[in-house]
Amino acid sequence: MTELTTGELAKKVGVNVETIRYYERRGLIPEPPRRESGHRQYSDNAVERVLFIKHAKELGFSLKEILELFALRVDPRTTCADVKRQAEDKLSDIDEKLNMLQRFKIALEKLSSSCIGRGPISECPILDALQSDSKVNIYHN
Amino acid sequence: MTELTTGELAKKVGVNVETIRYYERRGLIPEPPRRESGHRQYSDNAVERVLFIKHAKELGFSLKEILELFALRVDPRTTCADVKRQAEDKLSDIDEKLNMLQRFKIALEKLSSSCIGRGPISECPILDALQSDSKVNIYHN
DNA sequence: CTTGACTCCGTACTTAGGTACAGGACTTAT
DNA sequence: ATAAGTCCTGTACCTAAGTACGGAGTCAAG
Repeated sequence: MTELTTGELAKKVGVNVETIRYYERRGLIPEPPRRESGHRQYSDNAVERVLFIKHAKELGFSLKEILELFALRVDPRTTCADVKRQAEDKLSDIDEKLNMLQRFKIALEKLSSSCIGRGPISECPILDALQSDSKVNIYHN
Repeated sequence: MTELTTGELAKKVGVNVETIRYYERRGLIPEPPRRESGHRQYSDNAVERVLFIKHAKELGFSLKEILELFALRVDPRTTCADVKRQAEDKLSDIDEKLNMLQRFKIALEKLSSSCIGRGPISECPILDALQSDSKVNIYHN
C-alpha cells in the first residue's frame, strides 16, 4: 500500500497528470485523501482504476459508459435483479465487440496469408476478407 | 448493385449524411462517380465500407487507424512482406483487445453471479472482479 | 535554507470526430 | 410544372476528452 502523488500515479499508468484531475472531476476516480498541504495521496488501487479506464477506452467505451460500469454496485434504489440486468446489458455489448473483433481478426489473417504472389488486386482487401466467401489475392513480389 | 444517393447510404448504415462527406474528405471512402448534376452515386459496397468504419470505431480504432487498415494492400512501394508485417501488427492490437474484452467479460459474469445476498460491499465490484482472486459479494435483496 | 521540481486550482485552449447551416441546384411525386 | 424533399459546396459550430497555463504554495536534496 504505497502512497502515490498525482504525478506518480499518472506516470505509473502512463497518462497525463491533468487527465487524473479530469477523471476526478468527472467522477471516474474518487477524491483521494489529502495531506495537510492539500496534495492528493493515492493508494495502489487507484492505479488499477485508472488502468481500467485506460483499457476500457481503448476498447471503445466512452467515459460515460465506464462510469456506468463502475456504478454496477449496490445502491439503495436498485435491487440485485437490477444489477444483474445491467451487467447483462454490458455483457451483450461486450459479446458484440468480441464477435466483431473476432471477425476482424480472421479477416486480417486471411489477408496476411493470401499474400502469396500475382493475382487480381482487390480494391479493398480487408473488406473482401470480411466477406468470407470472396477471394482476396494480393499481387506482389 | 443498386445505386444509392448519399442520403440513402447514410440511412442504410445509420449515420449522418454529413458524416459520409466527412469520411470522403478524410479519404476513408473513395470519391464515388457522380451524375451529370454532381450528385454522388454509391454502389452497394460503399455500405460495407461505411459499416466497417462504424464497427471499427466502436472497437476503439481511430479514423487514422482505420485508414491504415484500408491501406493494407498492394502499393508499388511496399513488398508483400511489408503488408504481412503490418497486418501482423494490427493482429496483435486486436489480440490485445480480445484479451482485455475477455477479461472484462469474465469480470462482469463474476459480478453478476456473485449478487446472491448479504455480504461485504465492495467499493468497486468490477475492479475486484478483474482481480480474479478477490471475492466480490454484492449485498442485496 | 534555498532552489528546482512538483502540486494546487481555475480557466482557457486543443484535437478528433463529427454536425449544422446557408444559399443554391436537382429530383420526384402529384 | 410546381412544391417538397434532396443534394451540392464551403464554412462555422459542437461535444468529448483531454492538455496547457498562470500564479501561488509545497517538498526534498544538496
